[in-house]
Amino acid sequence: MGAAGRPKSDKARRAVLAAALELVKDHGYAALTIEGIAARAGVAKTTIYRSWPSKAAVVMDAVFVESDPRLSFPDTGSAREDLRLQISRVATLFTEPGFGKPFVGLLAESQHDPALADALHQWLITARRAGAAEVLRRGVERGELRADLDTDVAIDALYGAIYYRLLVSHQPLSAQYARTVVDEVFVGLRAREDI
Amino acid sequence: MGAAGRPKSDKARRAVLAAALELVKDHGYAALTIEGIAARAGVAKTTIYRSWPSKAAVVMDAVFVESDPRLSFPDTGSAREDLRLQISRVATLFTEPGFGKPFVGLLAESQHDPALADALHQWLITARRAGAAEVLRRGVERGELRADLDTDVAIDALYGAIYYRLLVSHQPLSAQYARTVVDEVFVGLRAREDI
Amino acid sequence: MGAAGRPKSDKARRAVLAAALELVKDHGYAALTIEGIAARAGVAKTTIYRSWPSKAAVVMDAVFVESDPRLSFPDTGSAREDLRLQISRVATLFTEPGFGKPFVGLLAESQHDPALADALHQWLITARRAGAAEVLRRGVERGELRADLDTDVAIDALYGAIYYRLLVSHQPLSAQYARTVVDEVFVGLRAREDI
Amino acid sequence: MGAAGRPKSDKARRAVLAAALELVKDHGYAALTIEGIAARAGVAKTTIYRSWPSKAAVVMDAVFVESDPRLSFPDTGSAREDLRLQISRVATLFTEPGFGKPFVGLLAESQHDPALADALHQWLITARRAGAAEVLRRGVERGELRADLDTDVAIDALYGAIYYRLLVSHQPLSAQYARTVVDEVFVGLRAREDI
DNA sequence: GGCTAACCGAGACGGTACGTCCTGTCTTGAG
DNA sequence: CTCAAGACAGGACGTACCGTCTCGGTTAGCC
Repeated sequence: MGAAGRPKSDKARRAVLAAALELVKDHGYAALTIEGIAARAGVAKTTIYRSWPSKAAVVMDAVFVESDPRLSFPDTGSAREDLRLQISRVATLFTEPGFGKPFVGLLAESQHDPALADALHQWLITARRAGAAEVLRRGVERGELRADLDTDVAIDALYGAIYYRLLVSHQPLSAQYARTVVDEVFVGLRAREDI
Repeated sequence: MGAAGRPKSDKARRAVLAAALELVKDHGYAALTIEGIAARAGVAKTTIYRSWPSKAAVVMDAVFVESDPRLSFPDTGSAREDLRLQISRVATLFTEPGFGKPFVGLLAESQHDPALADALHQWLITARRAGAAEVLRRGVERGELRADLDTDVAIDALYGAIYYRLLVSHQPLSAQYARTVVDEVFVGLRAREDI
Repeated sequence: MGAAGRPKSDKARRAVLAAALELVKDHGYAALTIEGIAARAGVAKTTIYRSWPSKAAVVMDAVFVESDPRLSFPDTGSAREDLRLQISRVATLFTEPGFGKPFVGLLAESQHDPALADALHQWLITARRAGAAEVLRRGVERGELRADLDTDVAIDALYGAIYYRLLVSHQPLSAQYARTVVDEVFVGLRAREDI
Repeated sequence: MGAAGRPKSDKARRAVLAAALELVKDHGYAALTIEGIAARAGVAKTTIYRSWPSKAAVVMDAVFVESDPRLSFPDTGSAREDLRLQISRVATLFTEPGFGKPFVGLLAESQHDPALADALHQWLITARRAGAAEVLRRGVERGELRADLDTDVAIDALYGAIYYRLLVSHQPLSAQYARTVVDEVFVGLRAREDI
């Protein structure tokens, strides 16, 4: 019964992903087209459409191959240090043109593409956020963090600051900035505990 | 010398802005086209190109007419309360479809359009951020906030949390959520001052 | 020397020809595609390409199986009657959708495909025309037809009328019409022999 | 109310028709594509689609500009002579590559395109055939042709012979051949009036 | 009865053209 | 001098087939 058929060519797949990344790096996400990727990769348009439903899917595939391992959470015994380390690495990753440019493009496109938004959510939230929540939970357990801490909101504030710079204020990101964010949010704004 | 000429029709201008807003509300920012706006407004494409350089400019023009007054900063004597009030209003504004949808579309497009990014920056940062900084400055002066507070980073964290929900995690926004963000960031994460 | 291998499957062959004929009948020759035939026949495209060089070859193969015996020339002793009979059968055959539709399609395609044109020519001219010429020759011998008759031109006129209706004027064909053509051409146009 | 709009460019129109004719002459009707015409004419595809519904319509437009005057019927006082003259001119026209090749392509395509078939019919039948019928009518009136002549069938036979050579047997056409057809059909096949 | 080559289905591949949509520019005529 | 109308060159879209190319799986026919 079952179907055999010629297996998908890994050469073609790699050529497409490489071409997509190069084109984003060189001309920006907005200028990316399926036709352009096909031409650059020396591949037929149909080959792309057979494997990916949109240019966003191609870029996601290309971008999220290598980034995974770099974003895991450490366990140093200090929640503040764990956050400093991981968020620094996130900020650094975002400044690398090979990642930052396509990633911002994907975030932009995901605003009108629910499927893409879901895929990014899966990758960003389900995977990363669970790690962050775990770090905070350990901190609370150790008595390092407030017992009544609202974990979700804390994560929003910490990562929100990074994404705010990336997407809204477009100010430069750096590992140093990431560390400052962690420290400021860690300590809070108020002058004395009784306020 | 010669004749007076016909002045730009304000009727046409208003028709364009109204059509643009309706189309964004009905079909989303991504589906917006200059041709569509022109057709809906009963106006020639030329008329739009004569007054705005891009569809983003039309939408900005349409969206930022009314929002100004709603986002000013109060001065209640408490920085925490001032922030709660203003950030709540921001969160509420973002949930209104007549503002939130086009605004998110503009933020998305601004990722590839530096001119639009500048225009949004002008509006979002220069104007709003100065108000937030003033609130924090007053809080420090009053001894309500830490003297060594990094104002910029604090603002990134507070507003970042809101934008993070809007653009990245796509979780629902509300005035209540905004207030929680202010309170959590105000107090900080740590359990005791000596950490 | 070497091994035997598996012979071509006659089941596949018949499935292809049947599928092609059905598709032409149902959707017309123009809508016929190799992919469509393969799908309908439950056969791989490769199987078709292995046996036929083009969709025209498939259709020719399918159409010219059964038509042969119906188009032979009788020998009644009267050239006029022989022609009436055979041309009537031709006209009738052309009106049958199972033959007429694919045949017209082949004639159309043969206008740009010399190989197909040759194949059709082989079938139509070499085979049929020889029979018609023989009928006319017998008629001349018997003194029934003019001794100085231009056989080729006579055949062109007789069959031309049929093909003209089929391909150019698209008026309906019938056995009755065929008989009228034979009679009119037989007698000629002129009122009296001395013109 | 009324629309003004930019008028269609006659330059573009002429460029398209000229390009189409050249391409048919050089590479044949089958190889003709809208994209090819657009490229050759230095025109956008949309410009072609705006004015013509298909490549056939372009070719018809291109081919039928000049042919009209050449195909009118003379009135010499002799039906045989009138037919000889006009059918000779038809045969000659068909041999000119600038007309014959595109015309055969159109006839081929009209077999699957009813709209095109109608348009050709309009041009070929309604216009030309009326002229032929008139010639025959005059011949009958003068006593030159049989009173009981079936005009339609006679026309089918005369022109059918020409089209048969053009489309089916692909034998060469010439003015001489056309004249022979007229003469043979005029006299008929039979040896003596009493058959 | 086991080998083995040819044939089969499936379907991915590099291509070409399709007809559509939208872009931003231009050219009219009416007001 | 501005407007609605709409034609223009251009570029990308996603689709349909083309004819070629691997793939396993399946049959014959010969040892």
